[in-house]
Amino acid sequence: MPCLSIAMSSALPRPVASTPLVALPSSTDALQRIRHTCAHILAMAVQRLFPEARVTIGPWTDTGFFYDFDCPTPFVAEDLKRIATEMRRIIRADLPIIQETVERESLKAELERLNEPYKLEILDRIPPGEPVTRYFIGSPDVGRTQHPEAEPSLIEPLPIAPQESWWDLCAGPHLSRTGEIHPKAFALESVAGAYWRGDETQAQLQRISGTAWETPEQLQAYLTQQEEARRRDHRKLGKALKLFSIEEAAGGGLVFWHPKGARIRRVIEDYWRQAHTDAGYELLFTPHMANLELWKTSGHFDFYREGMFEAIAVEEQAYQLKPMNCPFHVLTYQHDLHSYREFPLRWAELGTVYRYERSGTLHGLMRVRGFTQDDAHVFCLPDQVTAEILGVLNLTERILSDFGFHDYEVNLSTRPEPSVGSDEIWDLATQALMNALQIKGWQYQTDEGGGAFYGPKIDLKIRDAIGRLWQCSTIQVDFNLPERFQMQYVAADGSRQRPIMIHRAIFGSLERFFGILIENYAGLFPLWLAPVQVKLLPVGESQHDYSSQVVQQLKQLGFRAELDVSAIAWVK
RNA sequence: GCCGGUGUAGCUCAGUGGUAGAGCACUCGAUUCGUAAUCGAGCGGUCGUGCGUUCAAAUCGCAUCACCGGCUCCA
Repeated sequence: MPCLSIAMSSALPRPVASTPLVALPSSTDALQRIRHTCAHILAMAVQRLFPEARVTIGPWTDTGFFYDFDCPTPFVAEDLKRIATEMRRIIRADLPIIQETVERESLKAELERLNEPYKLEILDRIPPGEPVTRYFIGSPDVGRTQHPEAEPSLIEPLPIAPQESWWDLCAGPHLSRTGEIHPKAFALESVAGAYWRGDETQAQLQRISGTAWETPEQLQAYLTQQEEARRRDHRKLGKALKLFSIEEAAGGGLVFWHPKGARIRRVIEDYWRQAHTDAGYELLFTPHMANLELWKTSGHFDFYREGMFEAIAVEEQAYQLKPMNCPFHVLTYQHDLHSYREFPLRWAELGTVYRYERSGTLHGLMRVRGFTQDDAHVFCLPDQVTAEILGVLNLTERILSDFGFHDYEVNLSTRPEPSVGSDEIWDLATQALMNALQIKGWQYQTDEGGGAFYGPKIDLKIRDAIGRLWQCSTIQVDFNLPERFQMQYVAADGSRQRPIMIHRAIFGSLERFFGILIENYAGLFPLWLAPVQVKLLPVGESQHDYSSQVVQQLKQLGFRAELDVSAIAWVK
């Protein structure tokens, strides 16, 4: 298709972000202090307005801060406005913030008096011998002001008295006065549920989140960036551009690709197949379900059962909708006896898998229950691992850069506890991953103990047009499946040996990657991906027939062309 | 799954107990008008679903489904 190569020429203009984005400072010490202090001011404001609220934790985050409260009355959107107003009063009062190292027992008594059970729990967990500090907003001389219990709705913000004081058990650091925060450089963003200690069996708390910056300009830039992210939301664009839908009648997390979205998917898939054939892969197709025994053998049933759908009864046998493709590739491998001479075997499949995701976690194309992995497995010898991983890195780079992603963050995850396999083989695999990264010349961070139980891995996060990171590609060395399935090959000396298996995906999930593409390009796809590449607009009925002919010719040349007759209404 | 919110026309939304609305889109007609939004008419909804309260329910109650913001989870 000659026209396709024209369409893919890099000389063609690429869509750029329509809104120039202001560079925001990353998390500096000054910002951390601002945000941490904001969290305290938030908690003070909440307890002034809702004396029945109990405080828990309130850290800084990448863009701001949050504080979790245990409060019997649910906070609503209007409350956030009142709380923010109250926070500004505390800021404008320019109260001093004073650190104090305290004696454990007296603090404990005081927390008991204040009825702050969560803080007591935190205090109890501070290792003995470690100093315990608290931070006052206002003067420490008066202790913490207690506000009378009252109906929250009846409480008017009280004037901040000069002797007003509030404190929180906290390691810091903080600013030295509330007035160091610009009253127009923070904003409360949302209230949402959260669990005490992030554990769903523990008390359900209410989390108030906010954002805070050094200057109002930075806040504005951040809010503009948020606005830009909302504008690019793939759920919104997907609907507007008629790319895909999720049908309530069918169920959550199941994606319907409409004609225009399906055109893009086909371009992506065709490209992917070609790239993989070029890189020495064979393509497989495997079923969507299989006997549950297979998943017991693979270990998925034991380790990841909660992510699998319930089994389906088939004539007294239990069948399982596949949550992963790997066991199928292993079965394909085992159908024949393999020689070391065949290695490396590279088998790829666009395999659709189904995983049970809890209803509250579904999110457009980003988190679904049925999705297509661009999965592949490489079976090879120990001394081929480095070269194979390097090959995967090269292919990954080629593919991602063709989709406009040139900036990655790379993570190497090493052996966790517990895990399977000998130290020797872990060292070999980890070293192979590191060698490949070194030859490739990629900077990476090491996540000690972050690997899968069956082997170490490399993860790639791509940076999109507005600076967000998305984890897509993953390369994993696996010792578990070859062992569990007792995979073999015939070595040069005629003995039977265990092959090494590498799992890898470049897009990860085709659905999710499509969502990322929509957001990255803000719906303005480059020509080679665009669902409509050429649109003809005849201005009069007399040109209609000729225009149709031209559209037909363009289509025959491989262009995605359309006739737009809406202009014809003008001239009859 | 949990907490809070939302669900009304293809889209964006108004309508809090008394005969379902607007703008855009779409269809038809008029208008030859130079960068999205000319004028008129028309089409279009069992108000997410079910049960209940009531003389009367989009509106109140219960249940349920989906979506949104988070939590949790993510092989």
